[in-house]
Amino acid sequence: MDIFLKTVSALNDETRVLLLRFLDENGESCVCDLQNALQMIQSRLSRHLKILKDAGFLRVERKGTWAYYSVRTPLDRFRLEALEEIRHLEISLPELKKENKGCKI
Amino acid sequence: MDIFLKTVSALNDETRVLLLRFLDENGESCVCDLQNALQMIQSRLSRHLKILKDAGFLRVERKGTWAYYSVRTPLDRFRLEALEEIRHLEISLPELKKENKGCKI
DNA sequence: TAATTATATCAAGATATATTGATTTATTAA
DNA sequence: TTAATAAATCAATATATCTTGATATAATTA
Repeated sequence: MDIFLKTVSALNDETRVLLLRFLDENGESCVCDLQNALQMIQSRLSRHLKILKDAGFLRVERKGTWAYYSVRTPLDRFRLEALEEIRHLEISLPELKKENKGCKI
Repeated sequence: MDIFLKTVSALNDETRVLLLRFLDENGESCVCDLQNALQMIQSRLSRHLKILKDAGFLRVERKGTWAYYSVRTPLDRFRLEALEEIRHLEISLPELKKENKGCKI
């Protein structure tokens, strides 16, 4: 029950749905790329990324000071269905400016 | 997005997961049966049943003063997957005392 | 070593959601 | 028509979650 609620609770926020969609479409991204692309302040992103990671949706890989987040694979059945649902949502996502181009904020 | 969040938000509560599981296992039940079986006060049940209904998980049929709630069929793919997930949770559910036997509280 | 950069965490306030008891509405029974 | 029952809604309080800005941590660069 706890794991199910943690999974569902992670999905229950527009910011996190947006993050999942963005990372699913654009692949591995570091926090500052996400800051630029999604125009969110860092503490907010960091919080939501942690929630998604703890709920089993994302993985992180650290390279130096950077933290690269991406959708975890393989996802189990329910999480995958949720992602599939998110893939079909009508969301206008901003373009990605990747590879740390926009860091040093 | 709004519909997805409404669906997910409905799942994001232990009481409602319990209600879904109970109604899935025991079939159509009136509110006062649920009161007896789950030992919850009426306003609490009424609230959560409405949320589940509005999120597309339940249907209601009124018969006189009674309101019979049951899992809506057919469920769409994502809601069905959620229900499937709930079916596999380890939950200890109380026995059902059905058919208004326990009403007139 | 000191400064800089990226990220994580903390603290305070704002917003949302859940619980309870009281009230309202609607239907049935006396 | 009055009383009783079932269910929905409301009001107050409690609890949880989100946002922001400030601070802490850790790795890199000067």
